[in-house]
Amino acid sequence: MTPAANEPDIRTKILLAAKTLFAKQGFEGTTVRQVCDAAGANVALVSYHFGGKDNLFKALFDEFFPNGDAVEPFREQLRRPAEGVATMIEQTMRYIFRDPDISTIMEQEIMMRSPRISIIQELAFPFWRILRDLLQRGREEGVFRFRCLDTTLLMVLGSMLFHKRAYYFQPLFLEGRQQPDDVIADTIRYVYGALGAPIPGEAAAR
Amino acid sequence: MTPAANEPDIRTKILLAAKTLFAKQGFEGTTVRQVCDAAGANVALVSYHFGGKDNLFKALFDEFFPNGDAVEPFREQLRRPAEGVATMIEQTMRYIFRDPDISTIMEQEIMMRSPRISIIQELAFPFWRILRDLLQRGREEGVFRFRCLDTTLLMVLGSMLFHKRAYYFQPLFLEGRQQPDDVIADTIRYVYGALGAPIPGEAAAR
DNA sequence: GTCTATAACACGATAGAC
DNA sequence: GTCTATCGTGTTATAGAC
Repeated sequence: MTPAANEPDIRTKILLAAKTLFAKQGFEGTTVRQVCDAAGANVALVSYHFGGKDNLFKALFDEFFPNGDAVEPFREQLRRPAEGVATMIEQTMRYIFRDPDISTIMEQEIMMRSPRISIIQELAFPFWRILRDLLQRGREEGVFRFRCLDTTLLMVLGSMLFHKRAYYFQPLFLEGRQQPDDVIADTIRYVYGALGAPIPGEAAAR
Repeated sequence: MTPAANEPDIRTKILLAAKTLFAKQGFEGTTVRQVCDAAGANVALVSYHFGGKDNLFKALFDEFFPNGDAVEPFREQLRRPAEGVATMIEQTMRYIFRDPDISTIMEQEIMMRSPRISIIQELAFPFWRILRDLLQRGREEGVFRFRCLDTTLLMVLGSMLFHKRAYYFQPLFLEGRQQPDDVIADTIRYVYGALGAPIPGEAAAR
């Protein structure tokens, strides 16, 4: 009650603090106390509002992970493989640049083979299934060239998701920090080159 | 004393158990007790032989991570970018397929932003520096085509290292399990396509 | 809804016997 | 070198007061 101006309620504050801290330290590396301290909440409130640390994790994804109709505005481009793959790369990377924490947590949980991956698979697979089908149809239509669909799907995902490790490879870099738009453009070029396809909106039509 | 036949000594047994368990559950997700149970050793021996859990981690890499002269047999190929990048991809992936645990642990630590990454950087960077320099020289010599060296290095690494997540994406796969040699060949084709370079030992010369 | 206080347990490390 | 027993700390979860 009396929701003080724009102040989010304590439940939301806990979720936001958990998002930040899990991304920074991992789920297991973060204690309920740390989350509550950061949220300015009492330790007992995680149990009260979510029913324990594990359910807090679940609630985090229910709250912040984009649902299926995030791709609705791009329905048209996603019908044709030649544009669709570029659209998937662009929109996915834009989402990650905009709010990196959720995808960081997902990658951590995957690498840790955590018991929580099924939660993640259920939410993420609908998107990757779109990408997979675009690759497959693109090959059938002669737009893309590759031998193995599964291996290629992994490499395309690797090409676009490995940027999360930039902080680690930093000491190896020779150029300055890159702008998100440039990284996205470079990624689309890279992947389309790898698939043996012309870059959409270039050369041919202009 | 009396090193019973081919039985490794207890120190080595602890290291091997740690390698397996850290890869499966992460460093923080694995307890010293679990490691010692798996090694058939007493809990106190980690402190005695290594001086604590953190030093066990360090010892693990001193013992199992390949040192600089692992690339010595390939000195000749590594002089020319057009062959060198393929050699780096092939040898790195062969190592990972042969003994995946160490590289799994490395990727986990990187994703977790653990305080142990400096140990890993020190060991891994010499290899990635070779790859980076090959990409740079390849571009100068007109063999490779790309805009940003740093972004490209990340994408090449992503293309070859993302396979570790195959278990997670399994439910999305349409084809059966791929042979390591096929995956390596596909990766080299993919990367060379992305770099706008002809695949080494194909078309032109045959 | 929110708090304090505490239960119940697991962790890494080690002292000291053998 | 290897063991047992234990210390000190930190964890999640919750009972019960407000």
